[in-house]
Amino acid sequence: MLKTHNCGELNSSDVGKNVKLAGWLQVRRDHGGLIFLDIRDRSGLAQVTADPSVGEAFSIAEKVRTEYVLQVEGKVRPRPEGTVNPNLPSGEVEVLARTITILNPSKTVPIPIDDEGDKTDETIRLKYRYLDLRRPRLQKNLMLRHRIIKFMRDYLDKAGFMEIETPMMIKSTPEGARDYVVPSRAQPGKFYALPQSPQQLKQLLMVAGYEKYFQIARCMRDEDLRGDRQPEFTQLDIEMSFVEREDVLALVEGLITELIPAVTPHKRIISPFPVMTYGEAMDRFGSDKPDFRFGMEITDLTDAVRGSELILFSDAITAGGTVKCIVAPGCSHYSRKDLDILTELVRSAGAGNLATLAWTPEGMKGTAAKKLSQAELDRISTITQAKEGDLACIIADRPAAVAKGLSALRLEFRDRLKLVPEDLLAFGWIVDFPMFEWDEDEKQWISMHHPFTSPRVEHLDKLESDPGAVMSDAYDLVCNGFELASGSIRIHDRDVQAKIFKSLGYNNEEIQRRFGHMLDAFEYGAPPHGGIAPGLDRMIMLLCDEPNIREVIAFPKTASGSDLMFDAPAELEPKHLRELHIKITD
RNA sequence: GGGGUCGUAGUUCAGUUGGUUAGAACGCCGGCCUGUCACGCCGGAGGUCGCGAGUUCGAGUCUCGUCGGCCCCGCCA
Repeated sequence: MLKTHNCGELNSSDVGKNVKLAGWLQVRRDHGGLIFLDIRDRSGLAQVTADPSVGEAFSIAEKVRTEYVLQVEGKVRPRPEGTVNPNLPSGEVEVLARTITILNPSKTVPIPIDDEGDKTDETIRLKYRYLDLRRPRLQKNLMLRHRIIKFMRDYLDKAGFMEIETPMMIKSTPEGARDYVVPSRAQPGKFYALPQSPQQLKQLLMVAGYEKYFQIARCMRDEDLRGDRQPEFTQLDIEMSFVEREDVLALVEGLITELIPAVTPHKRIISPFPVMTYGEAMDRFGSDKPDFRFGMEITDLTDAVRGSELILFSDAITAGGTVKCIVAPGCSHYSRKDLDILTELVRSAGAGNLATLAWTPEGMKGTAAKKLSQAELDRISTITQAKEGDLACIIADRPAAVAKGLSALRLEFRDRLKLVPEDLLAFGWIVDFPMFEWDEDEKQWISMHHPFTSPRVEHLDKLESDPGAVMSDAYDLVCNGFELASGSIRIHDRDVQAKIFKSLGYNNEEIQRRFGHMLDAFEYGAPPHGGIAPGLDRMIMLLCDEPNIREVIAFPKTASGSDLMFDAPAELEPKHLRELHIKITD
């Protein structure tokens, strides 16, 4: 080894030892007759002192520059009285250099890497990701990521699970996200698809009798990206045989409840995790992934304003819509400009106009105040429990649009009013999802979760008569407004599975061609089974207090799916394309 | 696919109603300095104002297009 000690771990117990350090030059402080070098490795910093009276180290120390890779050999000594640096774990000691070897010089780095990186344009950070990753923030994030995944592997191993790898090159499935595809050279005109998740494979492992499976699984989906969505991402993929919903929830809840204190002891969780139905979540929070860290719940004003002279409300109700609101405490003073921003937010969420009511010392103000009767205003005050200083934001529209708009407003007020404690992780379960949702474009029912999700047995008879009323055995884990995991009890009965495919609009021929392998497998003793798949990037993002998942992924892609370091995706050589039997047409 | 926003020195930014040689801080380079740790002091270099058209006597500034980053809607079984 070129080093005997880690920089950040040097301390007074090493005084007197001859040590070799190797690392990067973080900063050089040249006092003319004395030079200090801060040497950094993965463990942290150590101060090296070059004195002209000691060896030939000094002449090298005059030449070295930031980010040079150096090897330093010398003796550890306590720092002189009054020069101890209490901000540095190794701050009580320094290494008096006898020799300094330049292992590799460095050009001046294009971005500062001795800060958090939050001031630097992300384009350049991603182009020079190997430098960006040198900063302690990202090293800390990736280290925590490692510990989290290590904990999960150990926990599941102890619980009797086995990790099994599944192929990356499989077959395109018609439903769900767009697939990334890989052309076959050996079979012209045919393509593999990269897995959106190992869903079918893990179910087939249950048929194969493995009972408890997990995998740290990479998933690929060719859809547009967000701060919490990358084209490839990592799931803790889990599947179990002979389980019911509560067994899966208990496993994941136990895992997380032990994980958090082990890896991020400064974080608080609420135990046990609250369980809420999809319907209740939509009613109270307007979202299927509510942020449970604060209240500001939605109240229903539909009955209170039925037949109102305010046509914005009465028209919406007549058209089958609802009138609902949230109350923002202490926001009655909001200016026209503030309200314009909120209105625009609601509009971009796809809801109709925002109406407001403000409880001010001078009485009721706001866009809805004039046209509402005193009786209506009284009823609204009672229902919402609003008091002086409060601002009610009211939306009248189709139920889905109202939910969308109020949910967006609720999160906006969360951030504006700083309503959430930073150390709280508010996990919760959302259960009892509808089996299907209506696709207006395709004019057909589509799976809300995925087509292998089991309907609730008591709803089986409504599959054909009333698909919209069928509930599924699906469940989501949410935390702080993010969907962190999604899972379900699966179908293991061939005939039920075939019925679901039919409900989704497939004919027998299509079912056999696309899903024949699943139906066949279910005919050979498929056990009852279910599973779940927590999204690791999002979970790690929350545990690292990062605002997006790019900060917890070593080499992430941009919102347009580019890798700015590799400059991927890129064109292929014509020869390469010919081999793959591919012609570019536009 | 749609909307918003940003792009000026290596980095972060300023740049007035369109008008002289486009500035600052940090970083970088050189000099001085034996206890600094955001070392200090003195000096210096460094610019395709993302790119391309257009308007104008004159464009960093205005218009159009285009490329790229970020955020949001759609999308993400």
